[in-house]
Amino acid sequence: MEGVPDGSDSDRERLVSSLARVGELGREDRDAIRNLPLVSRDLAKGVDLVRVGERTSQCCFVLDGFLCRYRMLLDGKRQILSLHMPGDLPDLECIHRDAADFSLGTLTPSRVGLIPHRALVDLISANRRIGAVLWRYTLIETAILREWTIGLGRRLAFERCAHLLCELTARMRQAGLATDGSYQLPVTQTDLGDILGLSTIHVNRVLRDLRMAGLAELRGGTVTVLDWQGLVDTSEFDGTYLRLHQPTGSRVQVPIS
Amino acid sequence: MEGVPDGSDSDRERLVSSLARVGELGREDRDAIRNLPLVSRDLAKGVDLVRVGERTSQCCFVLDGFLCRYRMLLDGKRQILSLHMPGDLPDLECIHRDAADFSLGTLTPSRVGLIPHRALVDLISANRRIGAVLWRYTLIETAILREWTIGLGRRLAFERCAHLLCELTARMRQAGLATDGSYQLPVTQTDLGDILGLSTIHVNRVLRDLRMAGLAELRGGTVTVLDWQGLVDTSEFDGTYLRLHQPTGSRVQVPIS
DNA sequence: CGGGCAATTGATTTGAGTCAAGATGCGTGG
DNA sequence: CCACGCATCTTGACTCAAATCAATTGCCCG
Repeated sequence: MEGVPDGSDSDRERLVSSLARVGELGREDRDAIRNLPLVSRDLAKGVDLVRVGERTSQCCFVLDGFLCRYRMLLDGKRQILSLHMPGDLPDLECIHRDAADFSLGTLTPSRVGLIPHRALVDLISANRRIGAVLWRYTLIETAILREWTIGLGRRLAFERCAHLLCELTARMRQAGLATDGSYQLPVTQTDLGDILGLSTIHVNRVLRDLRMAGLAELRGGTVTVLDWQGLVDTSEFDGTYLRLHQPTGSRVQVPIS
Repeated sequence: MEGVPDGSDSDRERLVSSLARVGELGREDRDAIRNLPLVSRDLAKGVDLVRVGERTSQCCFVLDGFLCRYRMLLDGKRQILSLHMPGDLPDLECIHRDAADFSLGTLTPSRVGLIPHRALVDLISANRRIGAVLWRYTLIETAILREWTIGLGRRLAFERCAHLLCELTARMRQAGLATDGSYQLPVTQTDLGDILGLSTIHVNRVLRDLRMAGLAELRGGTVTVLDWQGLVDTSEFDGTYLRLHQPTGSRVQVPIS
């Protein structure tokens, strides 16, 4: 996790493959993406990249670590609005904004690549297909947010937490960060509470219950899925929302083992 | 609310002005929007235009009435994910989807204009500015969803309900459907519960409390804002999220009286 | 006039928050 | 190498916001 002044080729390649997951890209499209200016930067835990009300001039591409969008209320309560892992573009939509209505910060030490808005806007103008892919990217994020909203409104803590674990497992596998049902998720129970709309203490109990039920385990920053089908059933998880298009020949769900 | 076989000129004009609220449009842009094929249709209350998993071939533009996106859970619980009033494009993002991850239905008798996806996709390809405006449109909807998410996760029922009333008041005024602090909102308390993640009974009590507190009143399908500043204060409402751009010379908030 | 949906109110239950107190682990500095 | 301090995790006891259960009222419409 050393500082690299400007993005390496492998960083650019990850951006290409992240976007290729969202829509079909031709050779020229890939090259155009590879040519985007990208400066990599190391960030400590708890650092904000965007703050409510601010205007930014560059977008961030996650290379390592976990970030989240969030909002604080006046009484100190925090609601996390999205969770971002390597391969994500957490503030893409800021190219269309005067002032952010959320903050974006790191939950763990992270490495990000920064891309100037200008370069993205130009690329979108020049390349209709990439424009559509980026639009779709923002729509997938909205679909994820919708699932969180449904959970917060209508699911019990246990199911809600199971659903989040399903989603994260599917996303981590998609991103190539989990090959079996086990992966790193080095966030605190307080962070999880702020995602799930629960108190830290209740998150702790729910995680214990999930472990007792033999569904999943989160210990020392590692998630272990013990019973994928059980998790899916208790949370009514259907991973379709994580993709807008089925790439030819692939099936919807991301099954385990 | 009579059936009109194909959209009248005034219907098209409303589409133009809805989109003009999102971003700057030139004369040719407006004309291109006016030339979109638009068929108007009357719908009864409780009719679905889109159902989870379905693929649609046209987008809907609300001309009259209220619609919502929602999802049902297996145990019969419903979460409403957005509320749409005349001037809204509730399923615009479906042009990018194989299968909807939400249903879209009417909450009241409604009139909508239907526009084929094909026509929209062609328009977006042909006109970059309109493409950007439509993308932005979807981002504003996401910003609204984020506010709902924050409320569901971290606000008490009373504040959450006050926040919704602030938002709806601002949106209705923006849409020209409320000139003072009073407007039609002919939805049931059960619908409100499914928006706010509350039981019908609790919605009833919260509305009573808002009335007792002298903040707002909802009776017979009419909202009356009694104390705008009070509502804003109790719900920490900041209407910035309802616009991505400040049209030159306009101020953020939508004040009352 | 009666049926049905929506709104209302009271009594009771419950899921989750809050308060309080340890336990566990870990990085830093002496 | 150990001790201290801090953050995180864990568990138990109690409280509270909101759900559920039960009943009543009001209202629109055929």
